[in-house]
Amino acid sequence: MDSDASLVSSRPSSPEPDELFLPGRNKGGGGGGFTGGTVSSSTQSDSPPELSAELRSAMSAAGVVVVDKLGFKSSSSSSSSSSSSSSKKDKKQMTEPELQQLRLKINSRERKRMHDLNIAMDGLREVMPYAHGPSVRKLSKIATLLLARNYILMLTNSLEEMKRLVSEIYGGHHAGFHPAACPGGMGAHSAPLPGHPGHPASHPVHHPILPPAAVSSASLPGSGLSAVSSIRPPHGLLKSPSAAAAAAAAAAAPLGSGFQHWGGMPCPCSMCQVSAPPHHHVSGMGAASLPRLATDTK
DNA sequence: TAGGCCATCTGGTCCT
DNA sequence: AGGACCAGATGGCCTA
Repeated sequence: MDSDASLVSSRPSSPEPDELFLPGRNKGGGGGGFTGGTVSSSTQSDSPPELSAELRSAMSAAGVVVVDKLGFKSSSSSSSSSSSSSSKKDKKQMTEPELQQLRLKINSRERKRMHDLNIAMDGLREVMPYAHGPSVRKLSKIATLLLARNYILMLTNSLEEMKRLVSEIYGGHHAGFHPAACPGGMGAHSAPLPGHPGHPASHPVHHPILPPAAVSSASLPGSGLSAVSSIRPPHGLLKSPSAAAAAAAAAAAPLGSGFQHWGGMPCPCSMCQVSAPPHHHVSGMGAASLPRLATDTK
């Protein structure tokens, strides 16, 4: 909650347009095929490059790595202009350099947008329970999203389980159990989440670690994920066996050893027996306190 | 070499 | 009108 949003919005690394075109741009990202923005974009191979030397120099001055063609479709699109918006009419009237400047501006915005999106994705990866390490390939975007989703589901189930246990421990005299030691206000809403499958009244003891098959499948219509894969990302989405093992392990036991206390039984450990803001379990799942998974090949 | 993943470009659409 | 968002296309890099 802390950083992501602000991180994204105020991210200093949000590349300035100038930087964006600098060759040495650190891509960091795995693939990062973009080596220096030269982007020999054959995408626009439609039209031959006809940048004037003047334009090139202007673009270079703007920090732009002048690519062969950027003029291209400005003409084609304008000529096609089936949906002739006013802006397009304006574009018709724009000179080629102006069009190119506009195109560069739009491209820059799009790059920045995607860059911010990737930053957010990295932030998500950071808090995901899988082995982070130099030798462990980071999760792909799709794997990150799937794992995050399942992780949230599992945490939700765990929370429900915990609340149920707490209510059992404290007897029926106060179903609402709302200890002062519950900073997170976890007891604030004693009722289960709306529509949550883990309703205390109906749900059997579902192991928070094991795939909550019925739960997840019931609550995730159309997910297309099997019971197991509802917890872990499909192996096919993992980039390497090590990453797959790490992520699978993370998904299977994302909470570390401590979380195994939750096999549906009261936890005997001192931490849990203290009237116990279970909160420490939950909050302890953050990336910071998450134990590096055993597979942390470091 | 094929397939997966990614970054980028681009045009279209929607929103403010 | 300008910006954000989205999806398609394309090419590069990496791994099995």
